[in-house]
Amino acid sequence: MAYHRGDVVERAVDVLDRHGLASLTMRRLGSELGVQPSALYHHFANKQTLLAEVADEILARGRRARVARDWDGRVLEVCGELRDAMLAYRDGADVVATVHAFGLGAAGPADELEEVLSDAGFPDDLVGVGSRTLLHFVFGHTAEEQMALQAGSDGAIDAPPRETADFELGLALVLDGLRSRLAVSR
Amino acid sequence: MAYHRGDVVERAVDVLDRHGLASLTMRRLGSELGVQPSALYHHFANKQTLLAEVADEILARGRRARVARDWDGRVLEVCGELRDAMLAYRDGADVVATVHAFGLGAAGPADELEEVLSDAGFPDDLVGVGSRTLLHFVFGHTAEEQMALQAGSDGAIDAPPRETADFELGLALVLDGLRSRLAVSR
DNA sequence: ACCTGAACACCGTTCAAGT
DNA sequence: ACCTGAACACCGTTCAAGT
Repeated sequence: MAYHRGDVVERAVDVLDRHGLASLTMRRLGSELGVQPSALYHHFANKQTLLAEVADEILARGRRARVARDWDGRVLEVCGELRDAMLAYRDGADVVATVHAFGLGAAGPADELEEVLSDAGFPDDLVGVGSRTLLHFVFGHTAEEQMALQAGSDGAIDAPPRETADFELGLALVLDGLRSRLAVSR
Repeated sequence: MAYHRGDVVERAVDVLDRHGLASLTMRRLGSELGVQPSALYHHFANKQTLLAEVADEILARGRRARVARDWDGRVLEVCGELRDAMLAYRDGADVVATVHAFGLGAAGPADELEEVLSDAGFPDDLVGVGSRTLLHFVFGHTAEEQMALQAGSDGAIDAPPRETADFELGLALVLDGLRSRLAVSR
């Protein structure tokens, strides 16, 4: 056998997508790799650390090029990429949001949003509040969306347009608020 | 002995506040009541149902009078009450947000926000998106805030003003977005 | 370096049986 | 109606020992 960290993370993403977060246990992952559960602790200090790398792997696989040049277009790109990346794997929103909440990883989107708002000329306090408000919306909306998607797994296969319109409207709401603050602050 | 549903929920809130969500197990709650864990299943179908009532109890205890007459003042009151109610118990945000996400209870704030926005004259789609966006913010912000609060449980005892200012600013952002949409829609 | 085997200290839930 | 006792099918994690 002789697995490396990366092999284990890849298999964990696979188990997550096929069987869901509740089934992604150290014992299950071990048996899926043909290995004792205790062997996983040679690669990872604990389950949290493993999950953090699973979240980062999901985000890395969803990465795409930036094309927008204005700050609000950039925000839309970052948030849209984040949503799509999480929706691409079963329970993806749950995993990424939880890992981010515990501060163990999944920090890419937060950092990028702060950078975009900072470059746009927002004062420091609005950069923080703005990026966190955007993230709370994306995590909350996407988790709810994915829950509904997985509950009624009949009919529709891919992205339901109703939810996408909702996502863009909610995002536009926060962006409106940010825009009006930017106008005032200069 | 001879406990009723209400007694069990009260004790569960107590255990939650004193030892945290991770320690609120059926076995622990049973032993706290001087009863076998299996006895709890005479009062509740499962742990989820119990947790849903714990969330509702936390919200009920935080309820307070409404005084604002304009819709945005009302939104501020509902969101502020929700935040304070969750912050009043250890891991309160986690419990309430999770129960709400699973659709098992904690529906009060969502219903009230929809009512407020509807009465304010928002079109139906904006009522839905608006109330969900507000809720995602309040849940996300408060969970993050409570996490930080419990991590560094040195020094400050009650409500840190920095986080409250952040909360109000983030809320104001979404409210700005809603206001500009209301102006357009009539 | 990577893994086994066995153990420790737990979970939620079910169910026949008791009072 | 309310509870006991015992069991079932699990968890994450540790640690000495093997190769």
